[in-house]
Amino acid sequence: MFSKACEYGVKATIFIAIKSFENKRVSPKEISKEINSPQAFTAKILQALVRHNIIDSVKGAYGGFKIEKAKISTIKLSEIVKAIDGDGIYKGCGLGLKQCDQDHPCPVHDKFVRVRDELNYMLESTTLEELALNIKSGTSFLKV
Amino acid sequence: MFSKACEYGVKATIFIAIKSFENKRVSPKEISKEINSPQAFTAKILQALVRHNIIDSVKGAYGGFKIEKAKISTIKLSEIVKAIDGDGIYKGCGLGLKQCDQDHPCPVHDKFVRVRDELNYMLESTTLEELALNIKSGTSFLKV
DNA sequence: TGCAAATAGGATAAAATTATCCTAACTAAA
DNA sequence: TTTAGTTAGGATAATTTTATCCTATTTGCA
Repeated sequence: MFSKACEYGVKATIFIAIKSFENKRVSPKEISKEINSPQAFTAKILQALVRHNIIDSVKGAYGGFKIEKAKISTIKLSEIVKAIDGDGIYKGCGLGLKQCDQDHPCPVHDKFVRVRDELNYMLESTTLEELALNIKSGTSFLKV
Repeated sequence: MFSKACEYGVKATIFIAIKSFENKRVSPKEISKEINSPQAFTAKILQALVRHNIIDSVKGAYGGFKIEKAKISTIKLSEIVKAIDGDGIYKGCGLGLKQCDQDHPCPVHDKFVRVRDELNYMLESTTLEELALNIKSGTSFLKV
């Protein structure tokens, strides 16, 4: 469904959010340990998230990644996914046709609408804050 | 969502079904032309579908691929997808956790349930016959 | 029986994704 | 100002997915 990069990106962002609640910055090392991901690869994904203004980075000693507290409740899951995997999962045809719409549908076009709508709703209605709070309270988990 | 191989596999199976209605066998060449896919790669996928007993192959001169007419209405879209992509799309965790269930959920586990259920319902309730008839009647399309 | 036409399948290549390594650039603190 | 610790980013490698090529095997028909 999502790429590995996207999975890591979502989990990393959640972890950064949790630490940001406590005004702490985190390193790729800490993050990859916490979400069980390859460190250097995770660092690349963090770069992309910085470029998309989803997380902030502070270079140099005592640096690290963070998210402005006030911003955490405004970030939607969809933004993170789009930043890494693009919008193909929303817009692309289920069978890979270049052109696929009501006028020229692929065989599963109509059937697929509900799946895509459900996915879209879920990604748009879920906030980073919500995900982070559930991890913090032990309701959900980032690894194993 | 689905792999390229799976997209080709679904489209190829639909085309074979249409031709099988007319008691005609088809070659990978004909198929790949009709669904706009690479021929040799498509042939590999057809082999897999044969091994999974979804389509039949007849070797030698005047051979080709076909599906028993009576079988066409019994084949579900889910069977084709499972044969090629496996059942990860049903069962796997949305964020790639090895273990992810009600007792130990990933951050999006609950949110994801409805998406997965919708996908599952769609794949289980759609038959090959239905897809083939829509192509035949010009209601949907296999390429461009 | 021999030929032509078809699928089966192994070997290989190309492309995309995932992952690692190394150095440059930056920054707070001593 | 130097140093240590940190992110940025280019280069490269490994793996997986996608795609191609070639030959073996099979089969209907002349």
